[in-house]
Amino acid sequence: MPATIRDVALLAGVSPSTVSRALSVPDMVNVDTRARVAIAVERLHYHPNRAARGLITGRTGNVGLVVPDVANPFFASVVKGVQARARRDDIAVFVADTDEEPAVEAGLIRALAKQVDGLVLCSPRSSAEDLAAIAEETNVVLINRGVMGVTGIRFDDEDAMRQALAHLVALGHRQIAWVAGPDASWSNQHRTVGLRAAATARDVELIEVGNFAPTYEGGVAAADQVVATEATAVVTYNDLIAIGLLSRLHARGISVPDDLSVLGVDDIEMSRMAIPALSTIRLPQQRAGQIAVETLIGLITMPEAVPPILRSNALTGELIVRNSTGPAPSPKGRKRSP
Amino acid sequence: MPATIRDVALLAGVSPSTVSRALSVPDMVNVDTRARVAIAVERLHYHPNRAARGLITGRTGNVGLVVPDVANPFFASVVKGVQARARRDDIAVFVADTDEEPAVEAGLIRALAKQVDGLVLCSPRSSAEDLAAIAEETNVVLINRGVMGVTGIRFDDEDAMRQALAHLVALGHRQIAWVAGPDASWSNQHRTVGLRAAATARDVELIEVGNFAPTYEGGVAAADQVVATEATAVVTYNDLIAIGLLSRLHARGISVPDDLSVLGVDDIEMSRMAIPALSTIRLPQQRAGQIAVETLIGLITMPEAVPPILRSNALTGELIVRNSTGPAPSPKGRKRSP
DNA sequence: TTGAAAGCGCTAACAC
DNA sequence: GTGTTAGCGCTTTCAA
Repeated sequence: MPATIRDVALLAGVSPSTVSRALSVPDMVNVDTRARVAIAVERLHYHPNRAARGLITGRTGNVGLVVPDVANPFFASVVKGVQARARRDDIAVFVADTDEEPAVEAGLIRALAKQVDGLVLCSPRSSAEDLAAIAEETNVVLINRGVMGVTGIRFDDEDAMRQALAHLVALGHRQIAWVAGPDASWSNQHRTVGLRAAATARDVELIEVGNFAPTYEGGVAAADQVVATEATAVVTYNDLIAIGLLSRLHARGISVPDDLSVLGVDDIEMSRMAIPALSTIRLPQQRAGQIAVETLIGLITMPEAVPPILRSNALTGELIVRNSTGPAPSPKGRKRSP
Repeated sequence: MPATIRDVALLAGVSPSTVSRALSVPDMVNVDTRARVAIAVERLHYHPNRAARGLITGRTGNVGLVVPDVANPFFASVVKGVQARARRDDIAVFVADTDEEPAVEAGLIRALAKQVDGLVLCSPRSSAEDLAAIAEETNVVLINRGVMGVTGIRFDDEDAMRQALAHLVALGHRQIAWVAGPDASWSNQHRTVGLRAAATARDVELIEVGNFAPTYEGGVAAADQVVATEATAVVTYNDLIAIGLLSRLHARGISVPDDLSVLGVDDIEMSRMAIPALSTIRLPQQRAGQIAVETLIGLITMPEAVPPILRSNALTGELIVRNSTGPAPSPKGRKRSP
């Protein structure tokens, strides 16, 4: 049975309220009273019951994090970032995995909302209306998703695509394929738009294939369509797709990057382990999680400090060059299997 | 401001206790009273405040999960399993990532223990004493770790190694290398012992190298030592090491499985994406998480139903054959680079 | 600087 | 079947 504040008070020979003060506003209590309390706390291994405290202060000291799939390395990194930042402020985090099912999502979020001070949401699937509604009820920070009136942390997809294209163009590529991710995905839309703009600006031919699932299997499925184009390089919606692509290309005897350059987006752990190691645009996932928590803490402690409409923050990606991108083959040099 | 039980009571024209009963023990209240309450609940979007309930029942309806690193795919799967099972019982889960630092671990666990009904611990690093002490204070289920007197879910490492060896022996291998994981790791010890026993039983020469970190880098580092042995096949502590091995072997021009067969343990997501796809012993990580929660619920609801000493449950692995294991090369057929 | 008292939202006796 | 009462562990007026 854990010690209560009364146990501590008894042992220290003071009243419960003094103990409470000694712990939360030390300045307001006499130095040696404080010391006596400290000793009692120590001896009893006392930790305040957060639920009880929350009941009265209205703050739980907890935040919730909702992700579609913790086993997806992209989200795993976000979780890590959230964790790290939350721990610094002694905040505990509820994690909910929606299993990619939007139906589950709504219910889970409601349930969580009751016991946290705020929510970090990675919800590529939920509707903007649903998200806005939740943001009415509790503090919410969205990751990688823009919804009017809701605070969000996003990646600068347009810039990422600009960097991707700059790299490939510098290598001599002029015909570049784009393997699109899920049609409904917010970031897929932004990446597609960004890539088109960059392609026009640099006068390269963009060949779009897809949409494909943002998974290894999606990449495997996309490979043959990519090969069938005239492209000498391909940019994929994410690294998982790129890795699937690599696998199928290998099976078909197409050499990367000699025959075809492959460039992913995300820089998940796995990417540097691929053969060949995958060039990619690194999106700072952990950092996004950290900033999300930071923003959330701001929202919780000073709700009025930020203007309510579109407080968005874009994190820029970073080009990581590994071995899957190389110079464009000369037209006759291309030796793809027939 | 969320609705309280009093708001519901007022609207339904009953007392708060009736509302409480209508929700938790419906049978004890009149059918139409119940209906009126239900309507009020609906209209007010009422959800009971779990913290307040917990204060009086002593149950929070939450469990905690502590893992060394959520970004490690092995633990990510465990998290997923825990999540899935907990959701079925409407249990929320706190996840804490210790960042592989045992020092952080102890503090985090204490903090969590206060606000949960029980803890699932993946703590390869913490000392048995620490774990036993925590188990004194709250309900604990350990994953992949045996500690006297503490309930645990483990994988049958010995059997896994038996299966590994059977597979390789059947392919004609007689000299097999073992890349050991961290010396202090509980499962590394068990796997090593299991493998030695199996090797003796089948009369194969076991060549041990290591210890290495259970990471991609660990595998890269181990590769050259493996190559320097006479082994025609290698079993690694886990898949991550195997994938690192694959990478370095590829760089050195050593063909897998023609020159050397590689067999991992775990079957993380990444393994089927490796080139060549990795043969491995699948350990049911999600299932372990599920069973852990199930066991924890048992511990919480009927603490006396299980004998206190060594309630261990071993999950058996399953051999997954992909492309990284093949027949042993004939002695003259081996064409490793000099 | 400290203590007494009230109450956060809820449930569990105990009456009726 | 239902209402009344008390109290879970804590913080926060309000007095002293």
